[in-house]
Parts: sequence; structure tokens; C-alpha cells
Amino acid sequence: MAAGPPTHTATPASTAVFPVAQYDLPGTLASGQAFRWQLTDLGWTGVIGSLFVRLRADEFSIEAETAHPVTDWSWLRAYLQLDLELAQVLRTFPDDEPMRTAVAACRGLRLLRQEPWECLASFILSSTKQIVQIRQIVGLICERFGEPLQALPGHSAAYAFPTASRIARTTEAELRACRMGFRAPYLLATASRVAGGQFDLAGIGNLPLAVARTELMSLPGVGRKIADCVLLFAYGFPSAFPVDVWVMKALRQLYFPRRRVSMQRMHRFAATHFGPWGGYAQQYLFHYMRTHRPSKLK
DNA sequence: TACCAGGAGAGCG
DNA sequence: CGCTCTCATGGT
Repeated sequence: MAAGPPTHTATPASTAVFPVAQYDLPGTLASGQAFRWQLTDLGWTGVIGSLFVRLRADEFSIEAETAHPVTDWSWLRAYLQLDLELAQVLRTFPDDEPMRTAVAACRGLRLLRQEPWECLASFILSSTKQIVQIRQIVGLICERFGEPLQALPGHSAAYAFPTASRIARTTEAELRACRMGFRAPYLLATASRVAGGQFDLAGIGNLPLAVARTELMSLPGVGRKIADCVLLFAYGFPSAFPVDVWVMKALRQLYFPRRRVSMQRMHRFAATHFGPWGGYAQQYLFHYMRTHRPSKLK
């Protein structure tokens, strides 16, 4: 099964190559910040906005292909955050043993810049779910409620992430049929508020971090952790520091090995200890714990 | 089989 | 406040 050269019957596709340094594309796409990327034998495939995208990477570049003509690739540069100087970010991390270990173990790990609604909805579905299950649920709602898209030859059908108004027009039963359980009423209610214009997702990015967080937490099914994920992964607030069970265990184990620390104190510690790019540091700790010491939890 | 998962919200003391 | 319980489902 090969991609094959473009034929006269196919929609003209586009290809672009971006030089990169210190960019671990597979690690980044699989690190639990986005849930739609899949590794196929032709590369990593996913959907950004309403475009099917295939990515391939080597040490020095990322090659992107779309099923439709593209001349302006700025949307992809933004999604992959290609203009970020990773070295300058790493330099702001605290110079301590846990951080050095995590950075060494996750060379080239990056943060993506995702579309706010997709990010918000995905993380509402993430609560107390393993990443594989989140991917499955997200896949189901895309198949059932997302707009069909043209994929590149050799790839299975692709769908856009369903809009808030489309989700708002579903029923709780339809959503539960996507295996999301008790998260269904949360997603439905939040989609209704966004689609109905009672909540301004587009304006969140212009607010100060604390205000933006409070706003997001007013949505059904959105607490501190999910709000921080959206602030970090979609709006790019670099100091937003999501604390989930993995990060909590990492912080306890690495920084407070023999002391009981509450969630609130941990947030205070994180805010002061990890600096202006704390969110980035958090992703290194999260990914390090998940990929390098899964058995050392507890 | 038992335990746990990128939690949130309600109820309680 | 801060703690505990429940919620639904499937992976390991």
C-alpha cells in the first residue's frame, strides 16, 4: 500500500517541508495533549481544522501533506509552534535533578497550539479516563457528528471535530452511545452555552490568566485541571500548570518524597517553582512519568 | 479479578 | 473551607 503519485482524478494535494531542530514529533503527537493523531505506515495522520494532514519527520525536518491545495501554511506553523525556540524555554526551567532528568528523557517534546473548542471538548471527555479511551471517545464523536473530509489516498475516512453547535443538537443518549458515560451531560451543556453565544470562547485568550481560568471553570464539567489544560494547550498561557494524578504523583515523589502535600499547596509550589514556562515543564514531568517510570507510581 | 484512569460536583462535618 | 463519595466505562 503506497501513497502513489498524484493522479488526474485526485484533488491536487500539497506538500511542504519545514526545517526543525530539537522537535520530537512522534513524542509530541502521542503525549496526551491532542487525541486524534494516528501512526500509520505512511506517517502520522490527523485533522487540523477542516484539513486532513499527514506528517512525517526526521531529525532535521517535518514534512506535511494535505489532501487539498495549500499555499499559506501559517496555520500549521502555529499548530506545531514551529517558531518557538525550545532552548530558550528549557533555559527557564528550575535547575534541579527531577527537571534535568525529565528534560533529558524527553528531548524535543513540544506543546501544540490547538483549536479552543476541540481542546475544551476533548478534555471534558478526559476526566478519569486513560488516554487510549479518550482517543476512542473522541474518535467516535468525530465519526458520528463531524463533517466528512477528504483524506489522502491510502488512508481511511477522515472527519472534522464536531462543532459546538452540532454537539448542542445531539441528545445525551447519543453522546452516551459514544461511551463517554457521566461526561455526556457536561459536554452537552457546555456545547449549548458555547453554541448559544452565552460563552465567548474566542475572547478567553485576551483575558489575564486568572480571569480566563475562572471563566472556563464556570462551564459544566470544567474544573481547575481541565481549565488549565485548555489554557495551556489551546490558548498558550505558558504558566498554566495542569495537575492531574500523574503530575501530582510526580511532584510528590520528586519534590516531597516524605510529606503529605495538598492539591492547593501543590498548585502554589508549581506556580512559584517552575517559572514563566511552568506549563511546558509540567508536560515534561507528565511525559517522563508516563513513558519512563510507569511502574514507579503509587 | 481488582484496581485505576490527564476530574468534577455535590454533600457533609 | 477541606474531605469523601459518586458518576460510566474499559484497560491493564
